Amino acid sequence: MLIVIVGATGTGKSRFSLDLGELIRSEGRQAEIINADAMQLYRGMDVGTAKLPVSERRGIPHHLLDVLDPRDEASVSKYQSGARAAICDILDRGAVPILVGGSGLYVSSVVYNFQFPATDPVIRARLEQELLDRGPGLLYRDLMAVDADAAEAIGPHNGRRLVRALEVVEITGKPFGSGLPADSDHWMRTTSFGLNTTRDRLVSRLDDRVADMWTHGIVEEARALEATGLGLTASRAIGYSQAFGQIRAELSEAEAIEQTRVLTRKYARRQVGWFRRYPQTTWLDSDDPDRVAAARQILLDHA
RNA sequence: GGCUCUGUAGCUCAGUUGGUAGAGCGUUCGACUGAAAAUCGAAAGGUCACGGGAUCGACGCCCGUCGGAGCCA
Repeated sequence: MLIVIVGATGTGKSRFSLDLGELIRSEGRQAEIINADAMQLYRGMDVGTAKLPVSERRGIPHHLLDVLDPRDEASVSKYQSGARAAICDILDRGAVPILVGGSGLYVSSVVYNFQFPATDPVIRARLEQELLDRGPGLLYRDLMAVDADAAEAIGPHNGRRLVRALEVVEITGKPFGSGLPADSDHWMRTTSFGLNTTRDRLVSRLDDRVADMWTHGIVEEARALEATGLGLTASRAIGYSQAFGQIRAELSEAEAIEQTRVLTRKYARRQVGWFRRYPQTTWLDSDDPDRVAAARQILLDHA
């Protein structure tokens, strides 16, 4: 069985996963953690992603951290197969896999039977150029002609998703589909936990966390990343993008911090929204001291 | 003390010759299938500082009060 821990950034997923891992170990089995956080895949992006240092992992093996060079583009599809391989491996060793992360699409890609159609760099590049030249409205019309459901679901302004839908239709010759499947089948038996707090508590925690990123050296880390170069995905990471602005003197430190706070709050909201629809998830309060005991009971019931 | 400018949504501000208000950001909600810390949609917020006056009718004009900013003494 797979254990999944989700929740917005700053709700204490990492700590909770370690607590749960120790609990499992104390009962005679080994637990291993699989990261489901897109930005924590990147090497050298530590303070801005709140990546757990090895010294704080309490001896619990972690997978899929630091597996990408910041110059590489992340890919959900590759992540999906990598994470699933790691999970199967852990189960083969008789250990308990715990998938922990805040990237909704990444978690869903592993937990549910998502099947990603292929991508084609040539077609993609052509469509992206068309988006620049002709604007999203005309791509929307194109998509309307070949896949009205998808066009309607995506809308005439969302250039990025219009490009992908057109790409998929062109590659597969089949409709892209109008959205996530309503009845998503689980990939394997799963027990999932979500961590929650009130918005007020979360916001103040996130504000503090962003301030800590600056005192703990995100700017220095960003400078090092810039020296080696980095790709589109990594360069847009919240906090790093603002640190780059500060390095280039486009933002003052106070502005960089404030902008990062705003983006972090928005991001956290999207995460809450994404995970809110997960069915059969047990929601635990981040600050509840008994949350590990509560989780243990659920796991026993599901065993 | 005198002169000038100013007070409109949580914030920064628009508001054409008077016909009871808009934007951006924030907030809340939603979508999301190979970049997802991405990309996009929707909604809720305002006795237009306060009091009076002229007008059929005032955020807009006149008078006063209170609060900001600047300049001159």
